[in-house]
Amino acid sequence: MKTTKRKALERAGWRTGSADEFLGLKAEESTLLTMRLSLAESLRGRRTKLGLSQTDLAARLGSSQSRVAKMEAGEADVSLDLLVRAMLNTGASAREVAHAIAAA
Amino acid sequence: MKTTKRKALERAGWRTGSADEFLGLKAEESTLLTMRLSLAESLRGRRTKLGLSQTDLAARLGSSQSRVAKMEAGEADVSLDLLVRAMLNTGASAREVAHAIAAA
DNA sequence: GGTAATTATGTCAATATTGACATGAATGGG
DNA sequence: CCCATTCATGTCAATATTGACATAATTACC
Repeated sequence: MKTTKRKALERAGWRTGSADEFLGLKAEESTLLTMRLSLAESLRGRRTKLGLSQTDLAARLGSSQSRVAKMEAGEADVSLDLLVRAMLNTGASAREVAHAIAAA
Repeated sequence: MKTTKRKALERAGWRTGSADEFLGLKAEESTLLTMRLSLAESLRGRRTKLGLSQTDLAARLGSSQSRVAKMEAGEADVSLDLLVRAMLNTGASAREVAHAIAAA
C-alpha cells in the first residue's frame, strides 16, 4: 500500500496501530474501505458541483455539518447507508452510486 | 407499486402502516430500499451457488444464521455495510457488488 | 409419516452509528 | 489585518444495528 494512501486512511480514523496491520487487512475489508473512500470523494464532488456547502447538504439530509465533513473524510464511524443516502440526495442515480462503488 | 412487491417489503419489516405511505416514500428512500433488496437477492444466489447453508456463511462472517436469514430477507435492521461485507465474503468483486446496486 | 437439515422469526444485551453541539483551522474578500 | 464563511475534529446522549439465542416453520430424504 502506498504511504500517501495509508496516511489518508490514518487521518480518517482507520489506524489500527501499525503498517503491518494495514497490510494484514483482509481483502474483503480493504475493498469495503476503498468503496467508502470512493463514495466519499464522489459525494464531495457532487456537493461542490451543486454549489452546496456542507451545512446546506446537512440541512437537506436532516443531519449536521460535522457529520457531512466526516462522510466526505470517509471516517470509520460513517455507514455505507449514510453515504449512499447522501449520494442519492445530491441527485445521484443508482447507476452513479454503483459506478463509485465499482471503482473499488 | 405492484402488490406483490409491496407484500414482499411488508414481510421484510418495511411496513409503515399503509399503502399510501409506501407510495409516499421519497424516491431517495425507495432507491435505497431497492438496492438493499437487490443485494439481498444477489447474496442468496451467491451463497446457494457456493453450496453453503446460512449457518455456513454465518460462520465465515463471524455472524449468526438468523442474521444471515435477515440479510437475505432484506430486513429493515440490516445495514448496507453488512450486506456488502457478506457479498464480498462470498467472493464477489467490487464490480459485482456494484452491479447488484445498479439494478436499483 | 418421521426426522434431520435448513431457513424464518422474535427478542435482547452489547456495540456502533447518529445528529447535535462546541470549537478550532482554513479560506477568501475587502 | 478583520471578519465572514466554510470545513475539520472531538465529544456525547439518543438511537440503530449486531451477534447470539430460542424456537417455529419449511424443506428434503427415506
